[in-house]
Amino acid sequence: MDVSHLLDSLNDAQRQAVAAPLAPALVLAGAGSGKTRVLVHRIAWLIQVEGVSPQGILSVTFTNKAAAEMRGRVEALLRIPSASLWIGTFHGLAHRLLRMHWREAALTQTFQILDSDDQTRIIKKVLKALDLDETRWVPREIQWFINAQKDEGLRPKHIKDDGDPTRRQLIKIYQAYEDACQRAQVVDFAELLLRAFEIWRDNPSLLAHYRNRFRHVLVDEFQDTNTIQYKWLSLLAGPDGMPFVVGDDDQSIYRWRGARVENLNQFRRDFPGTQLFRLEQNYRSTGTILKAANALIANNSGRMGKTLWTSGEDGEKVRIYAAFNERDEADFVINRIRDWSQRGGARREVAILYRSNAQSRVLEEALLNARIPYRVYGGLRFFERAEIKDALAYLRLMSSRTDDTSFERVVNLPTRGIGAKTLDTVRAHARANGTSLWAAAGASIRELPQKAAQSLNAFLSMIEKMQAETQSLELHEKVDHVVQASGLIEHFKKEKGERGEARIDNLAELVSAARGFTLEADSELSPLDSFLAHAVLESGEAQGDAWDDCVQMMTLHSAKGLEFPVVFMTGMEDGLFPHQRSIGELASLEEERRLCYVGATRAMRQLYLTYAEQRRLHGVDTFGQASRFIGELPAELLDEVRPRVQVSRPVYVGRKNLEEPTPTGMRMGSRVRHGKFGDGVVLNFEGNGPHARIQVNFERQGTKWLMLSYANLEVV
DNA sequence: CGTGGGCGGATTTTT
DNA sequence: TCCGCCCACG
Repeated sequence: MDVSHLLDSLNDAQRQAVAAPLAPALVLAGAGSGKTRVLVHRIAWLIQVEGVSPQGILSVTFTNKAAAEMRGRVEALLRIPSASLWIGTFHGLAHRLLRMHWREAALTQTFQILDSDDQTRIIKKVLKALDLDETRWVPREIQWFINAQKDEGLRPKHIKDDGDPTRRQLIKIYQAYEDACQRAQVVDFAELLLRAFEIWRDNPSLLAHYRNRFRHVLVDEFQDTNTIQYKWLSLLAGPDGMPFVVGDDDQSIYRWRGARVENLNQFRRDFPGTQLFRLEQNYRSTGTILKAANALIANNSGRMGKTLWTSGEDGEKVRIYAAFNERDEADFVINRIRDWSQRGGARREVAILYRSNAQSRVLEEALLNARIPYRVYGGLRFFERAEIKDALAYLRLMSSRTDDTSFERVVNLPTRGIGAKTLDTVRAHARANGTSLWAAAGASIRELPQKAAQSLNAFLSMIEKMQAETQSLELHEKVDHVVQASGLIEHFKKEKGERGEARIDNLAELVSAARGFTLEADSELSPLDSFLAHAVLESGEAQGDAWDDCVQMMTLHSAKGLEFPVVFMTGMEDGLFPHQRSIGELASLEEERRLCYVGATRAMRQLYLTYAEQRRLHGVDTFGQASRFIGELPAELLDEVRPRVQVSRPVYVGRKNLEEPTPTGMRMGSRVRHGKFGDGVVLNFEGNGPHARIQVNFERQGTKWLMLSYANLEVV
């Protein structure tokens, strides 16, 4: 068979990976080196050359977007419908398994999925039930703890408290949370993975079935896998498996949420004879950008090693701009965007990246002022909006009466006279009898005062009635009916201002989302249940006109996987990026460096790094120094735009730059040197004459107040 | 039951 | 500075 179409368009390294023998393979794929291409072609290779049946292939990604892209490209290349392949996210695939094997998973068929917001609510409820103080036991921290345990594959019974009472309490809360979820038949994101793992681990015949079926497992972004994902994969592959995994240790930026970059090495140990491929030729960026990125990442330890190169031009130098403050920084960015537009560039080709979301505001204001359209990525997504979740809660309750979270959410929304007191009775009843709130509500009617009983009864029968009335309706008609009959529309109409209108628009949008929803072919679920799962698992891109010609704004994290002709990395100051909280520990500092590497390698033609010497942060002015990452870039690749003479010049961190000291030239923001504490930046003055004190933020020692007359500072 | 003011906290994010 | 959350009041 002629397979040239699978290999012709590939470079040598890519070709070797695609056509690798059937054995475990690890592809180290640098940024912009065509890793998705390799994955897609490998799938085609397996089917067309190795004769593997499409049903035998499982391809896993992290995001729905990546899964969709993979699916699209496989279809385009193979010219067959991709429905017979299992392509999906870890969570999506785990969910699919649990739906098929809900009995083995000890679930009811109508179990529902929790998003993290729902999860917080349940935790708060559990804390209340345990009579714990929320200031001592912070729900968000508990949530973090529970998810971290699940990500590691640990159930409460597996965790040792080591005699630590705090830990013991956490474990107790975890257990109580588990019980609450099981009672309500709801499953959080981490639980999807853990339970999918457990049903395989505990059912040898089931595992054997899937091992036999999915002989070919492919994984994208392997460096982002956490422990349970890795365990799930290795269990499926088995000792004789031949997973094909693609990843880049230099782009591992999710350690903080459980990703284990060590899984790359673990993989090589667990699958002896793993073939290793390196994709180092980059098709995205100029030579200069790649050299800068390579130099930066070379400062990290323990890398698997990889150097990006391009056959293309060196291109322009990396531009560094030292702004006076954050407004100046924004102005600079805007001027450069104007230049780009004037030369015929599209706005959508420009990305402004920042470390944390809070930084976007100043930039947005400036863009607004300059009348440059922009789009901010990240933020509330469609299915996460409160009004959408309200409507979904009604639908979920119709589908699963045990879903306590949904019950609590809408039992009194819009208000229908079911107050805290009534609910307390119901909750107590539920707890005493170990039933759902729904069941408890029905059972506690007799104990309630007449008025409350009436209201509660009305609610129960409304749900029953809605279900009966919509039974034979199409999905979107169902949704429409519920939105109306629940009183939500009326309720939001009363809300003043544009806010209420926007909510009603969103509810209308939900109806059309339901209309446009297509059921997966082999789904075992009813259209409604399928839609509900879809709403949680694929909560939808932030609404926005993706195709308008907008400047793209996002955090460095969300830029991963994307590329832009022009990239601005803003806020390149120590303390901001690398973030203050990551500076102390080597491992987290190195993760910040990888994040910087990810940011830089997004740029195709022009890369700008900007920082502000003075920045208003949380309402206070701070004086920062250029990010150490700028100092790690080779000077010959940089072009310093409009260097400022009067203020600091800390561009090349670590470079000795001795000038004649000018003791009188000190002011806020000046760079100074102390005989013992080293270099720093002046933050503040206090008093005068012999009592004058000066506050200096030293690079190594942190912030200190010094007596000006003794400090013997020299201006650098 | 709904709202306004006071208070504390303020990476990064997907599912 | 600003946002979100909690509690106290109408």
